[in-house]
Amino acid sequence: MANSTLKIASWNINSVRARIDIVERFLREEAPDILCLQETKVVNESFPADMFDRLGYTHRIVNGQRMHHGVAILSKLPIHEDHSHDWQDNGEARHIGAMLDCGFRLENVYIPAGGDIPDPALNPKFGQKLAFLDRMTRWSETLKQPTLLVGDFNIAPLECDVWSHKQLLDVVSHTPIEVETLGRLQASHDWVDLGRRFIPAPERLYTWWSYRAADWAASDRGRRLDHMWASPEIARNAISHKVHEPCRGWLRPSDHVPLVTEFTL
DNA sequence: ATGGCTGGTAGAACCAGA
Repeated sequence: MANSTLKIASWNINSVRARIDIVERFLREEAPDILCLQETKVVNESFPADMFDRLGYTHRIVNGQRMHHGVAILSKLPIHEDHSHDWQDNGEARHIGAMLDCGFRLENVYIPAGGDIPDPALNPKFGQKLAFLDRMTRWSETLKQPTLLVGDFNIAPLECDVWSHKQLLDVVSHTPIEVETLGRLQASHDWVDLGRRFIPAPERLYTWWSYRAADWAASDRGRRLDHMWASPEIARNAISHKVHEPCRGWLRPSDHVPLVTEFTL
């Protein structure tokens, strides 16, 4: 259909059940056509579907597990051919993908955080994070369909993606090895970083603030961990992109905020 | 002052997040 638009949101919600009320508020205020969630922390049988049904998000695919991780796509529009990759090869629920009627694929991913120590020899989780990215790169370099890749990447690649480049160089999420590994993934499909397409470096842009700050907004020690990457042919159709920073200040917030991109079709 | 908190699950002097 000519001149129609498609609005897609992505949010690491840190438990969809604990935050069902602010998810509803976000959907009512922003009204995306599709919402991708990460860290749903719920098994599929217990996914809180009622609110999404009430608001018209009647199409959904969920890939959850007990306690941790978990991803979901909630949609007002039909979604098809759902599938999940296990890029860590350990059974964790960190990806779900779908085909949209407009002709492109939507891939929703929760890349591992990687633990505390940025050394695979001392910290297996860090090695698993790098291996996850390498497997994604193998997948990405053979991609043929136009694709939108969204989610919590758990890496802040640019200096202006963190509150202090110098102080975070040895902190997992901003180490040179992670940035290089993520760079290979980005190069493997010429992925367009929509965040930086619309808010170019060196402007400050964060999507996550620690719960531990006494005043997250005053200290503003944020990181840009969440991303939306588009195939070049899809990126050309992106007309707006927002990071919903005020959501960090809502009652009982997630430590991440939602990203929203609007496309013309 | 980058863990100062948070959620899930158990019922913990826990685990994981990033």
